[in-house]
Amino acid sequence: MRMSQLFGQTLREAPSEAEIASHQLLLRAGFIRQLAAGIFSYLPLARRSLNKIENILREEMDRIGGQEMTMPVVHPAELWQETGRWYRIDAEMGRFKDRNNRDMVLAMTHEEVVADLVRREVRSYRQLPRLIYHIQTKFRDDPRPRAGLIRVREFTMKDSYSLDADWDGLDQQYRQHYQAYYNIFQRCGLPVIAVKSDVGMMGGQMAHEFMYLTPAGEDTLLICENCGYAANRQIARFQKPAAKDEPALPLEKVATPGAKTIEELANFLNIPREKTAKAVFVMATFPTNTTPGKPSTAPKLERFVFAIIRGDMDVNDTKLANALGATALRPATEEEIRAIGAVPGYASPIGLMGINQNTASTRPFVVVVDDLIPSSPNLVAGANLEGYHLRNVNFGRDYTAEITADIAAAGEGDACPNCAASMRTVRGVEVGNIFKLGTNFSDALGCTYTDPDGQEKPVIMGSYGIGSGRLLACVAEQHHDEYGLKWPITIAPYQVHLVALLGRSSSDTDILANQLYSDLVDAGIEVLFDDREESPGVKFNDADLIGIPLRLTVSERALKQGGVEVKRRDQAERQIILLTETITFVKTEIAKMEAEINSLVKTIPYPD
RNA sequence: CGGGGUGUAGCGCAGUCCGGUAGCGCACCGCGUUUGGGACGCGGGGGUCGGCGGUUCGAGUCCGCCCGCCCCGACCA
Repeated sequence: MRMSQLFGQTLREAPSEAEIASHQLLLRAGFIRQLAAGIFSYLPLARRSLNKIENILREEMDRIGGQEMTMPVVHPAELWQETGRWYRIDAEMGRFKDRNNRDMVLAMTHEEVVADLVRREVRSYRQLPRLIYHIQTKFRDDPRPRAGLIRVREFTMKDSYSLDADWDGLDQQYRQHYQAYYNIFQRCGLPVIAVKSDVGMMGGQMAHEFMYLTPAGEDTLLICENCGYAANRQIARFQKPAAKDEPALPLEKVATPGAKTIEELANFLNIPREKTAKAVFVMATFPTNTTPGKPSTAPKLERFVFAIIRGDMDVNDTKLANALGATALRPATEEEIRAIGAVPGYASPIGLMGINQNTASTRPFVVVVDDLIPSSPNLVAGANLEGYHLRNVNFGRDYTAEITADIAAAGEGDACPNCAASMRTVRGVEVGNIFKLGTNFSDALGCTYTDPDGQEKPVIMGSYGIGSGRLLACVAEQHHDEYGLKWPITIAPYQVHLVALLGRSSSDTDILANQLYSDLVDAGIEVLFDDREESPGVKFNDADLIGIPLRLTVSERALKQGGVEVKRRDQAERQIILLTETITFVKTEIAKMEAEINSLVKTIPYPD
């Protein structure tokens, strides 16, 4: 490609809206342009890199038996109504009506379409297992796109779907993806770690996220450097400090004027925070019963939740929602809190409406306690009376709960659940995920097959995603310096950046550079040829900015020294090679760089 | 959705407080010089100052409403 013909140009200064390196550099180097919040055009340079990423995705998917296909971006609403997500998902789903006034959906993901295909195509266990995948555009109207290509609204994703007759088959395909994903990221030059993650609204049995660790990330992870435990904060476990065992003392009301927070309470009574019980109030939304084919129009089912955790800890919303089986949580309003007879700031599980009957079903609320509470005696809790607390509150004796579960948020310094070493928090970007869906979608959409015994059984599914644009941005984030991008050879838009410096008597170098360009192209090498009439400074700076791995310079000076100058973008050294040996040298150098990356691809043990 | 910021030429910005003919750098076009790390000279083009409404003889500037974009939080199959 001649740079004089390239669509798109470099920018000397980055638009002020870009803050992180990958966003600034991809804009400046002419890879991407923003059309609206979280919606981008990918210019030719980016398109070439994305093609390479997508081909790596294809190779690794094909290697584990994947079959590529394409599924639509526009779906009829009926399909999403069948699984209930039409109702459960709010404004994040792009919806419109077609000319016949039918409700339509912009694909956020493709489980519905896969399941619909499966129920039409799959009849017999003989048709299983299968692995299908596609690389397709999706749209999620995210409330807050950010960080350039890291979090966007319109994006392209490789998503694969495994179809199995039994759980062992699912497990096998899941493990194969686990390794294939490591291969993919390593081949793209991106270091990642796999962490267990929340299964969220997808239900299912198990999920891993592949995280690229960077301060620009938006997810928080807890990692143990001692034993390797790593988990998304949403589900991270930790060893809770055991409370001192002591005999239960009698309840005692104590005046605590103005002490509405745990901090104030602990200071006022001069006790450590772990001797207090913190009350947290949320409204939880529960799924309404949706019968397949019969869209539910029932209003959302909401219940008040009274969660209790020790004062030295915080509630983890995801853990709490999972313990409840709720689909969403929101903070309760002060009116809602008072409506169940609790006093904000002095709330207590003791003496609430209905609590003494201990008939959970008649209570207008659910009580959840963290699993550390039953073994933490003599805590200070609210008295449900403005200005008063209760000393020596004991779970079991003074109150009970419907649910006892781990609902505590892990944080920096908490003890590793496996080895008790102090854990660290790091930020990361989720670049891929793998998900054991199980039979959720099969059940909702009626995907069944007949097994060898003639029994009808649900197809067992898994889904596995990698966003190609996000991956591109993360590689840019990982591989750059103050001058620009530094693409790994495997996904660089071109392999060689040929710079022609025309000099005073331009004809010689001009002819030589053009000849070299066509020789390289004829040799099958991907070349970006800077044939523009620009000064050397401009050309070198643009080459550094665009970040193609190998730079060749044809100039009077280099010719006088005997040939062409070669420089790797990721190294400072330059050398002169004979013009006649350029093609061979370049091929060798490319092979060397490819080998460097491919040597990183190795088998990762699957953690059981 | 809450909090903060911002919107003036393709990009970066000044001008807004204190109303009076819209500027600078880069980029772009033409001519000439220059050619190993973002050259120089001369000449040139490009603006509904985010939008609508109001105040005023007069609004980029003051007032009101709305919109876009960015950051933090909430959210995130």
